[in-house]
Amino acid sequence: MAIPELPKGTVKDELIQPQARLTEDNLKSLLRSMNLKVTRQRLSILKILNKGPKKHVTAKDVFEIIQSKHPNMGFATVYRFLKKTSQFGITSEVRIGSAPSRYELKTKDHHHHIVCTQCGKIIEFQNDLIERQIKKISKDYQFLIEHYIFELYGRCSRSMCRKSQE
Amino acid sequence: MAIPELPKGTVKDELIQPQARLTEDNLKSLLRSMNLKVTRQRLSILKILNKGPKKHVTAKDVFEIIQSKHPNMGFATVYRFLKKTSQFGITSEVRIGSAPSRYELKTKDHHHHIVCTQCGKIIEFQNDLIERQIKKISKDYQFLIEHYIFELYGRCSRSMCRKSQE
DNA sequence: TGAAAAATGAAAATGAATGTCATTTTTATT
DNA sequence: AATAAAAATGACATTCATTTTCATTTTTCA
Repeated sequence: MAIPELPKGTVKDELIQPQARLTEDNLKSLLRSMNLKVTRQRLSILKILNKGPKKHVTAKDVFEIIQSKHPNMGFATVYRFLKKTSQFGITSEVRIGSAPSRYELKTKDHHHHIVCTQCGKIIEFQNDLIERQIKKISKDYQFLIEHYIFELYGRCSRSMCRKSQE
Repeated sequence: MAIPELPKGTVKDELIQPQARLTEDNLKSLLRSMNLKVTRQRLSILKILNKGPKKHVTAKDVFEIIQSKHPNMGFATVYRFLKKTSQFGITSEVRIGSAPSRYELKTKDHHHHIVCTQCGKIIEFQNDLIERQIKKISKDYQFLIEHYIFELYGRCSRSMCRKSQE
């Protein structure tokens, strides 16, 4: 199996807030902790992630929201930066079917996603048991776990999503 | 969001083998159970999924392997058919990062990976508790789980992998 | 303030995946 | 086996998210 691309660094824990309501200063600290320069563009993107209209946004979403404020921001900037945030672990990237990647700020309460492969609906959930199990696995295999992915894919209960299923 | 077109049926459970070592007749039955015609091309693709060199293959992988035998197979055929297999549930489609979709024949044993971010070592493990928890989540949220990703990333116990830990 | 490094915007390039359609193959039925 | 209808294929075009390139601008810090 090919080794998936790994994040180049990680972010200090205290910068990841439970409620994703960060101040401008918090956002700047976040950028500095990633060794990235503080720019208007990056702050705008972080603000949208932090308290934008949707929780899971695509690069296009972000780009369109920003158009009003910064009409000449390039979309490559959005793509570039969103990718960086996920490499540094401050966002999670969620991919559904062949739809574009969606990003969300990571919060301290670690949650996971169930994604409906038919209609794209996303449900977030938490599960302490799994959290505890990961601690155990970490001990058993002597791994210092830095991050993990736990995503479930399936069909939600809507009947249109269950068609063709006997 | 556009709803993907749904497959007309699903595949009988007994055709999904624990060891993914199916005979040519098994493969033909698989195709018939999907209401698809038996063609040279599809059999070739299934054979690669069944006992090809890699467990998780991309459409491109399949296409390249087949080149030697069927130099003028079109790659659209590969894409079309792989997508069908995952719609019918005989393969799982796995997407990691921004890499192309990978397909693997579904088997009955499910395992996970722990990846060392320093040396790349991969450990496979199974965990019944997590398996059971997934069943519970499936019930709680009324999702028919088709597949899931559970991957842990961290540092393995080797001292060289623990260095440079701030 | 100024120089070096980093980031940006614009546009082109890439690449996976899908759509189209004329031709070929499969399969059910004589 | 021959045949006709339906399905599948191959070649090619197209789409569209994402990445790359590169000249210009911005940030940072001495």
